[in-house]
Amino acid sequence: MPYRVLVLEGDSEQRVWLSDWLAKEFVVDSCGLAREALEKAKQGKPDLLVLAVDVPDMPGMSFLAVLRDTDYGHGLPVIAVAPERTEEGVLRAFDLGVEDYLVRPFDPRELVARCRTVLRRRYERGEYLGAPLSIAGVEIDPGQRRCQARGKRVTLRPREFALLEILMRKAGRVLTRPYLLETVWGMSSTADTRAVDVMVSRLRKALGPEAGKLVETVSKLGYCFREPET
Amino acid sequence: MPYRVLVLEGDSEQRVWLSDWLAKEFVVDSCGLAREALEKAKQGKPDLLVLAVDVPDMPGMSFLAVLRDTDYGHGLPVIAVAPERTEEGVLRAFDLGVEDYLVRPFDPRELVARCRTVLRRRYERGEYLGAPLSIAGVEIDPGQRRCQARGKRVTLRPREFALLEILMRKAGRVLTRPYLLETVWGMSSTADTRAVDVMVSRLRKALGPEAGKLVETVSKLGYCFREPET
DNA sequence: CAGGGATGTAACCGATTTGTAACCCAGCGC
DNA sequence: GCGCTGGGTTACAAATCGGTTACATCCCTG
Repeated sequence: MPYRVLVLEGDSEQRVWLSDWLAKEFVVDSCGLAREALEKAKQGKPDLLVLAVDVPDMPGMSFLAVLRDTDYGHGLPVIAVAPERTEEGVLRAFDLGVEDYLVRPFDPRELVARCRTVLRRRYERGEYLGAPLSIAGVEIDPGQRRCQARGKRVTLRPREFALLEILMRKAGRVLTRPYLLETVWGMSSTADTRAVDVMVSRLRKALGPEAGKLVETVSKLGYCFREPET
Repeated sequence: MPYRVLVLEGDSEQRVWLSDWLAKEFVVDSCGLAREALEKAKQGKPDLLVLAVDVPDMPGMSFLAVLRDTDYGHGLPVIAVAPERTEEGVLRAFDLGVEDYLVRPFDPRELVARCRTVLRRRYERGEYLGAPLSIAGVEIDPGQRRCQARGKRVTLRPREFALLEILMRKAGRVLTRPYLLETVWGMSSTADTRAVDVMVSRLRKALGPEAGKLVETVSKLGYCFREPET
């Protein structure tokens, strides 16, 4: 399941160039304005943001500060691309939690490689698992294996919990059964893909009729934790 | 429906040789001048460009830069063929986003194989996970299985979605019924070609009267998602 | 080794999706 | 006008998909 990368870069030529390179390996969406990027970050659920610090409508670093203030931008890893290296800039960037920092001119393959690294570190070593998370009235705290739905305590069995956690961490995205099998059950699992259905059924029941609806079935594809329409 | 490959090669003997080999597997168009190639790339909507870097009227790499500047040239994958390997040339080529790089002399079957690889990677990667796409007010995000037409949410059934996605990805090009059957329904499908008509009908209905019009019937040929006037 | 919880599997059944056939209209050549 | 072809639309039936339950396992713990 390819990762989704969002590119924010004011210069359209550069934007196309970056996007083309990243598209060789990731699913890429791009835009040239900070406010578009906020919108797309919210709508598109990217896994990573590549941010040029010189964007027309807002300084890159201010943008980052704004992004960090939003709930969806909180956990989003960012790689910054700056026109030059300044002590202050680098410091500021790392302060705001960027994962990596590239200075122009750079080898595009290096960018792709760094994206790969950040994504792997973030999502494949399970490092992002563990932080408490709250979406649409459902809260989980993996550290304590606790879950609440609309304020009420819900007890989940281990597999139900792991399933819910993945669904919530990738909220809005459709996760296929094979993907869920691989991530929740582990690659060595021999379980049938129907096992996922059964577990989803149990999870829904445990969450109750209301919160259970958030776990949406996407016909012929898989499942998705979806917030209600706004 | 076979892939369409455009060959740009200055030397006419070489051009014929390349084209003949590629024609065993693809639909090939070829030309010997950069400006012809730009024209053909625009008109013919090829899926892949095989580019000899030594073209009479323009250095291959400059050509590539120009091509990347055009709207139809961004997404077009390119395989470069160079007379010799120079560090600088290779780097420059990859900078401009070529997918692959071959140095003469080479085995023509290798070229065909690489074309196949690039095309597969580019067009046949995961079925439902492509990047978001927005044309003429219709937006789809395969990763989230969402579709909007003129700002309004549209719910599509799996086949309808897959059909719309192909039509949009190849917007402006006429797709035949057999092609759609093969790509959307899958090779093993036994469905009748009329099934496509019915699905198109359902898709149009779902998109609504206005957006539905974008899916055009091309008599005796097939269907086409009309892109905005250029 | 018994008991209990967790979870995979199989079976059943209702819901959804989709192919087919039938009917209709429009365009066209005679 | 008539017959023919191509395509839109609809209704219906078949196939597929997915929810749920019951039951068999497996793995603990005691």
